[in-house]
Amino acid sequence: MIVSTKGRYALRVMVCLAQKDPSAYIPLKEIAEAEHISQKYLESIMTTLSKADFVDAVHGKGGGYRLNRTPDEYTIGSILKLTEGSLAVASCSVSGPAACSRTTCCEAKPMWDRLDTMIDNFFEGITLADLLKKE
Amino acid sequence: MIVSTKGRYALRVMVCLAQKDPSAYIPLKEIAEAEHISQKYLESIMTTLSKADFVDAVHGKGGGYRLNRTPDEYTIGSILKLTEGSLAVASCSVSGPAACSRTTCCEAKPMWDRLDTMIDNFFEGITLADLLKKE
DNA sequence: TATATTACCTATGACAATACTAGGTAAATC
DNA sequence: GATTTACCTAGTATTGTCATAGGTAATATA
Repeated sequence: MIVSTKGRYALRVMVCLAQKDPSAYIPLKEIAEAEHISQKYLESIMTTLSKADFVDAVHGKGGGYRLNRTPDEYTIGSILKLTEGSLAVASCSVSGPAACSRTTCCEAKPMWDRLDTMIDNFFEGITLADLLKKE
Repeated sequence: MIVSTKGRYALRVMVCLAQKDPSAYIPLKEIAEAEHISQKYLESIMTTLSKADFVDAVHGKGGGYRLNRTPDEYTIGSILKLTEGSLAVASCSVSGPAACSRTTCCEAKPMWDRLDTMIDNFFEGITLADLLKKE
């Protein structure tokens, strides 16, 4: 499973906001209820989105969240990478301490790299606006 | 991370066996040492491969494992599906008890399905023989 | 100013999956 | 019958996911 609930919830929230009046602030409570997502859990996701400046957040009564840009300016890839951290299919592709020690001699490495590129292109080629247009 | 060590180890073992004399039986110990994989952990993987008739297994002295078919007759997809169970990217695509309850109304569902198909085609389009040819 | 409403912050816990480890049994060869 | 191998069952440490709990800070309205 490459994409956990965190990423999928984030996606759903963004879709939800994209369907609302772009100037209105929607409180977290309303989003959570509409999407049947735990309110507390959603908080942490919204904070991530807010800190990365994917949404505007306003405190207090009448506050909430709203999109920053038009739906076609958000790629699915950008949302998932933000919330998931990485979309690498196998740890073979990851760099850093978790990196595989056999990258240089591994016969499968080029395959993993090709797949990662393919998936990245896939997600970067779809925007929030595309999801709304579907069906 | 869609592919765990189990699947990647299985792949490496199959590549390893594909490079050997196809008629020779290679003991688990030798494979584990060559691939730097825990012998005991590899046991469970080899049992999976053996039960699914991906490899021949012979007990006793002179025994071990060997491939059943030529390397071009194993797709990477078949090996990974066997050891990983599923290659679904998001649980949205999974059926059964873990299935998402919102599949019918979810705006992202068609996207997940397209990606799953793309990844399946990718892995089914590559064989062990292809990996050996590389570089 | 007081109160309600909202976002934000830190910490903790339940659960499941992964990645092993341990110790035995069955089959084959010499 | 001893050795070498695969096979079987069970347990365990670690990690990550998916939350929950309880408080603080900011904003609006009365």
